[in-house]
Amino acid sequence: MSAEDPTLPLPDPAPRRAPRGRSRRATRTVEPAQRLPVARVAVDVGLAHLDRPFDYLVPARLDAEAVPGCRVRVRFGGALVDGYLLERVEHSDFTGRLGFLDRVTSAEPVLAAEVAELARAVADRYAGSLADVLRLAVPPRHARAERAADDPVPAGPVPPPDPDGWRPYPAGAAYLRALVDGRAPRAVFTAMPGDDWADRLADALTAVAAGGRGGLAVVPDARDLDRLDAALTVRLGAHRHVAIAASLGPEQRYRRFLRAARGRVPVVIGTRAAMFAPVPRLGLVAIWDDGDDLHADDHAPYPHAREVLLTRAQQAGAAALLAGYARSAEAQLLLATGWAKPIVADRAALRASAPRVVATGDEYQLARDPAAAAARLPGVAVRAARDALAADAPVLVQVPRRGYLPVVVCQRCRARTRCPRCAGPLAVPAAGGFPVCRWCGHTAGGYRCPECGGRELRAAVIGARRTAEELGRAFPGAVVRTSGRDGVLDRVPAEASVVVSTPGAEPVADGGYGAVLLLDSWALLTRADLRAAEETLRRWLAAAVLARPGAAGGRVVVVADASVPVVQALVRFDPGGFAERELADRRALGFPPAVRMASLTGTAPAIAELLAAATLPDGTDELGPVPVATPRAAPDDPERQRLLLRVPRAQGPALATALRAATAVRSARKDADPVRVQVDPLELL
DNA sequence: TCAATCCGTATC
DNA sequence: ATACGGATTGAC
Repeated sequence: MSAEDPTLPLPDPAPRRAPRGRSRRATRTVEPAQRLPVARVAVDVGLAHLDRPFDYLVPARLDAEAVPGCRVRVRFGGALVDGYLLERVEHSDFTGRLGFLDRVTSAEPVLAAEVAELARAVADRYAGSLADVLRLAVPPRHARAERAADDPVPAGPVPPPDPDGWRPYPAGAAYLRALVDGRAPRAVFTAMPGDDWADRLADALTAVAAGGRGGLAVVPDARDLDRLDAALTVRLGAHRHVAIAASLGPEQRYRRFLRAARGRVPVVIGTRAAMFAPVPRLGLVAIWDDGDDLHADDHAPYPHAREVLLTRAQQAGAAALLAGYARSAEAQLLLATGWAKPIVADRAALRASAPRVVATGDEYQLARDPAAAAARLPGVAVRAARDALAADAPVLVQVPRRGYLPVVVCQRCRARTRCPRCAGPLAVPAAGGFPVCRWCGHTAGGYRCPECGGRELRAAVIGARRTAEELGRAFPGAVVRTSGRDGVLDRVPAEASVVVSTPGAEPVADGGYGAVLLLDSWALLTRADLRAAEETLRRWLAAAVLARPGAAGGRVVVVADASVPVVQALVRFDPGGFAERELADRRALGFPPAVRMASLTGTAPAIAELLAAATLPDGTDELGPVPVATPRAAPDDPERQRLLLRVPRAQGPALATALRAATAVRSARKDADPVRVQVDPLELL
């Protein structure tokens, strides 16, 4: 085709300029806004090397709508892309020629300055891009929700909460007072058995609202959210808080997000979808059960709600509350560094409310009670359950879900195997042979158990199949209910019944359970996860706290070896002591959170290329790469590998910066072969 | 010597 | 993605 082709409607003598002609003309006729004519825009493109603001001119006609935090559309490179207007400024440092904003999608300021700053920090910490984080932070726009009228806003001040529920916790009342007074206390709160956590969290949120500030709380799942919602409604009524969850439809989700963004409610609660929610005059961030892995987002860059909220507290000068019946190693680290203070029940109150916990070996009543044997219930457990049923109290039976990964344990003492080189877990290849480290690939020939010196290894038993019918036969005449994946029960009445539940689905019993049985502990304890012990105690405690006090007959029976530290922690009801020990162990072994880790997943050449482009901090430990199992590997798919990087905590930011820079180099070069970068990967197999 | 085309790179 | 600039190539 030639330019002289008469069929082409291109009379322009300079065809090279034709594509620019429209904006060129616009430049001449469109006037920039008089005041603050430059808009700094975060464009929604996923490329790492474009992860910075770009400057545009605001046309005078868009002056009023182009407010900081609004959604805009701009010409970027060839295409029109979405973006957020970060700020309006007088001058641009850009030496080239500025383009104009194409349009303001909506004048609604959906990206508060506080949230933009938070999102930037989270992107930096996780070696991800701002655009990726903003996709998590701001829900998709829904025009109808934007037009809809706001719900009523109740007038008048919020009265401070009744501190009575905090009486067992010596530091509790002072914490609430500090929240009312506008201070920023930071605490790790360990709730005691029998206490209702939702009431305590609602107290704290009410306190901060009473002081004229906003509060934000994140819980693991929808059921927890309902409980917190109910506790808040009792204290604040129905219109001073919103609950945000990803499971809401797009319209409801955006509507509630807008209520928060418009400053109509002082309190926002939600699942992790709410961790970036805008809260006016943020005074408190709270998280319930931070050890639950539902708090880790599954979209890049995979931020964890605890880390996001702590960053937020730091940046906003807000109070922080990490609450749980258990205590994570990360929470313990905050106490160890003095960043947060503990709020725990005094020993007397704890003794009065805790059930009696006994550990029992897995010897069964074989001859006398075949039904109990079929259900693999030890005699102690059967007696505790029958006593409870006789007292017309419900019995809770916690059984692990099936499907945990098999790991290799010592045949003699059942201790988990540890790689002699990097202390990672060992696995036996499907083809057989020597065990191989799942982290660094080291082949551990001639393995000796570090606990007992044993040389024989065995694959650990995976969550045994157990059915409600089996338990039903063991307790003839009792009603047997189940609560789990399909069909979660919320509450059960105070009457004789057996409730079989998987971890996380335990119903609350009116008046408490007479007995709680924790079965198949090996399936939990031998999980191929360095957090297996912490996770086990977290799940056991979640069930055990639902039992009646020991003085009222409450019994917890855990089928496990009483000499194992995690079992002792349960028997003594001592999550704090366990967390201290766990953190010490992780320091000794070089595990998170004592160190910072990052995983790189991709093909071997892509990983090598990323590493070559990265200037890693001095002393970075490289573990691997090792092949990683892909769930559905196509036949022509190149094998994926995983490399772990380990640095001291202080080098964490430097590691993230280095990985981000290396990703930027790769994305600028258009290296298609992707490498997934995950900082603090949850699964360290 | 000029213009059409290719390739690498920046994208306000 | 796509538009631009500089390098490259090929025809006169």
